[in-house]
Amino acid sequence: MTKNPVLDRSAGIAIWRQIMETLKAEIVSGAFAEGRRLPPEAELAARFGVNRHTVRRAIAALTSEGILRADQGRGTFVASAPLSYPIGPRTRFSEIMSGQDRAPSGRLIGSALEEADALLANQLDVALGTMLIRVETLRVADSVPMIVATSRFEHARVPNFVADYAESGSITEALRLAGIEDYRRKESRITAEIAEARDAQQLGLALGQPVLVVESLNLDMEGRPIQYTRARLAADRMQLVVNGDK
Amino acid sequence: MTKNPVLDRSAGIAIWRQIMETLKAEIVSGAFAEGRRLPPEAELAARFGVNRHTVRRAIAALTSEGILRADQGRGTFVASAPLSYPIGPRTRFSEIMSGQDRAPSGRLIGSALEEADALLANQLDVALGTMLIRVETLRVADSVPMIVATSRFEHARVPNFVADYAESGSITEALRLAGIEDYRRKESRITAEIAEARDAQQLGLALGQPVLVVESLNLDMEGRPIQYTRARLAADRMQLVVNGDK
DNA sequence: GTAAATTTGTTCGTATGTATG
DNA sequence: GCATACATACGAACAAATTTA
Repeated sequence: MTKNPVLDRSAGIAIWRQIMETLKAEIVSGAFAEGRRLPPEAELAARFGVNRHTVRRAIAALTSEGILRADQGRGTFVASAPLSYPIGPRTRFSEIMSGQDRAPSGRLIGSALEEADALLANQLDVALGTMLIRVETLRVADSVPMIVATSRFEHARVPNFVADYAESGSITEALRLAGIEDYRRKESRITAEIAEARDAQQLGLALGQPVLVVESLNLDMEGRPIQYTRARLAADRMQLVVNGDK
Repeated sequence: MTKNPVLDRSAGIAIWRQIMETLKAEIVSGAFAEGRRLPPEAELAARFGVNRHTVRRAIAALTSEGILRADQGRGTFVASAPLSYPIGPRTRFSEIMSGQDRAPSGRLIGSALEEADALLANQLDVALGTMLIRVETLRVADSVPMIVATSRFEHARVPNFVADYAESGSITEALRLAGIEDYRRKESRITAEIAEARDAQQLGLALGQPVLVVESLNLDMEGRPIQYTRARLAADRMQLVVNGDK
């Protein structure tokens, strides 16, 4: 019989959500094929050692995500196919990292002026509250959304960035128009998170799916930070490849 | 001012936990260096738009994880260095991933013999059905579980691998005993997934949390594949860092 | 050196959400 | 649907330790 994952009652995560995640994991992993019936609520309640109300709430959440479908009197069924994991297009590491946009390809989906908070001031080496330009871009390959990226620049150094970028579609070109001839990346940091609602929508991901998060910092030729980028990659359709020969 | 990461009040995840994750991410990303003071509770409460109690609970959780330390009257400080695992040309990725275990530190949590399926046969360049040794290891840093890794070797080349590894705690040493003096990594592929139940348990992760998945292939000095590893990293407490020095 | 301002620690109470039966 | 128990979140204090003026 299935070993119940420990349900923690004071972990700050509601029990119904812990059950929801467990069921979702089992569906995605293929334990329940598409169209198959889920065990009855009473059985699930017994398995998890909780009240039937609680299981119902987990099922309701999965239903509203389109993963399950409940039919009156018949049962609850798996509506969506388990997500496949194609060995994605071999992405050039440098292109993603944010040296990106050597050639026009990114789509501008938003921009704004904002003040530097502690994190950004630290990364860009500017005073707290310095005006920054925030640029949101979406990267698509073969009409499939792949990457959502948020880049930030010191406003004073690239005052016309948004207009220049919108016209050229290239960060490199927009920086050149601001007098920054070239730049190099200092480092990239890679981690993973659950996609935020907005990113999930942009990337066409189901809620609760993970994204690779790549944070990178670019320096101008004098070694001063010029661009800080936080990119979110649809993890189910992409792999980062690090070659061993360098 | 900082734009609050959206705090979802009906997601089944307590607000204090969402704040905890946000703070942890900022610490790991290096916004707060080791030993530096965190903003006062009142300021954080204002930033997140919550009561001071709520922030305190998030801080308490991070304190109990050993990430923060609070001194009455002085402030709250970052106790542990942000965990980051550097990879790149200079630093040997293999030390982390599974070429890993230069020094004894990995714990053997399981091993088995199995036949090569299509994927493994392809990676290791052996015939379908060739006998392989599968080794499951757990890697811990400061008593915090960090990495679960599954490595596979062609059985014929390392017949006593499990015993040798169990004794030395070092993959490198176990390979040497099999006559493989040295090896190098060919490449590493990085993606992200939702942790499987067993991995989540091993890593002490809540259900539904993401893991970084790193697949790497090591070659012996003649360029033949010797080891294929699939490592799962607790994404909330680790970052891969790729340096940019060309 | 003392007083004031800061910052964490603690204790009430109240309201709402979650889970059970 | 309802009653109960517990966890979560907010608000207003006040206490204790430390830093600053």
